[in-house]
Amino acid sequence: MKRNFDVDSFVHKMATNCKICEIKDFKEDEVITTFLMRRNQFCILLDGEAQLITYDKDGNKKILYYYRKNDIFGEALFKIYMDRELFVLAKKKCRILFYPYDSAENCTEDCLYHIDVLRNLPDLILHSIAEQNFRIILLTKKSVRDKLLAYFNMLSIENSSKTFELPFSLTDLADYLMIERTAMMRELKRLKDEEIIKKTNSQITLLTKI
Amino acid sequence: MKRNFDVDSFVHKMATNCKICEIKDFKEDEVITTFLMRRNQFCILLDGEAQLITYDKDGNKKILYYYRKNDIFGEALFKIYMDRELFVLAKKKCRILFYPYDSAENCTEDCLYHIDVLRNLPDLILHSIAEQNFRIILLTKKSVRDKLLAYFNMLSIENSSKTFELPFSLTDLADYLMIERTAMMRELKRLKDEEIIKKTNSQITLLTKI
DNA sequence: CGTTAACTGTTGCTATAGCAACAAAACTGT
DNA sequence: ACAGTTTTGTTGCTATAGCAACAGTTAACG
Repeated sequence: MKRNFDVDSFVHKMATNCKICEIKDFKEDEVITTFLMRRNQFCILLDGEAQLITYDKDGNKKILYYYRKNDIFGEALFKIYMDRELFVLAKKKCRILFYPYDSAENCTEDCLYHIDVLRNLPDLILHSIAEQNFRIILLTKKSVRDKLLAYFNMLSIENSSKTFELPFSLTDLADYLMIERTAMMRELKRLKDEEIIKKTNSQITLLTKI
Repeated sequence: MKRNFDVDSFVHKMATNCKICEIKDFKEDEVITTFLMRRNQFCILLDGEAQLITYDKDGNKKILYYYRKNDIFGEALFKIYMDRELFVLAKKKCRILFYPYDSAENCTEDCLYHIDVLRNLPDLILHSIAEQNFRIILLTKKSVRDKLLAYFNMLSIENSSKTFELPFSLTDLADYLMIERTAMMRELKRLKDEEIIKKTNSQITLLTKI
């Protein structure tokens, strides 16, 4: 979506002027936040990469989300009765802005920055929703093939080119699309054999109109 | 999530005082909006039921979302390059509030209601995100059984009771969970046989701790 | 620079989900 | 009240995805 305000200057203003916000740094593999208790805050990923992790009933680690720059997350965005513990893990060094939601609600005329934050926040959130909606559309595709092609198609449009780099490793891609890695490899092979895609390392080229 | 403001009074204020908003009524099966062009508006469902529809590559109708009272939708919440046409269809008589997003952005001190709207909108949006996150968690469950049990578990907690009514018909439930109806029926039968659930008409009782 | 760890790639087997086709029951409207 | 439509329920067949087990390749690191 079009983001008609400068996110960087927005988060900077918010961080330097806003009394209720806090910025923290995290090392790789550190836990940024857990969703066990309701803290009524949300978090904005200023820099780095993080994942929302849970464990399924067999104890296997499951990656629910990949968070990147300007992504927003936090327990305020989840239903309270999630069946398993959710937590956000830094995948790389991260800088996080913590925004206490309730304090922002109580903002008065005195705090000009909260007004500004409230004015701009929807844009940030809307961007996340758009990402999420796209993810849901991917997840609702029936087959491994449909998921791969829908994802490649998005990347192709985003890069304005039939050729593009995968932003994930193949292992992570399988996690993101919630498909089994070896089933995905098998399907990639078929797509290559049928000359629907070309793949050299992490570079994909779409050969046919989808 | 806790909604710490009165949604009804909020939308009423917005609708009666805000010059840029519009309220329209729709009959069953009428198209409320299409997502083909970017209108920079979003829509709030004040009353009724609606569905976000698309068609898959085989021409089968696919229900991506069920919208209920206070749900928010609109093309602003989607990436522009959705591969297929999306449109919102009234499932029952609907009353919709259209909120032009860009005009709201240009809100000035003169328009007190826009300030108020901007202050409250995140709450409305956050509620939708929570619903969406829950849906994603459902969709990431591997098996039909896991999806059903996770959904039933949510309903059980929401109703504070092991016994609850299904808010959907079984056909719609299968659509919502994005599973094949007959596969779902088969699994429901197994769950009954294994005495994990009890089912009489649209009433479900969970018999074991999940 | 050599060892370990992570990622990529392949395959056979099996459980599962999806499809087609159908029957019975429960709502519709006239 | 009865004809038509939608929903529920059942089953056999088949395509597909997921699992296990493994080998080769690349990246990471002391």
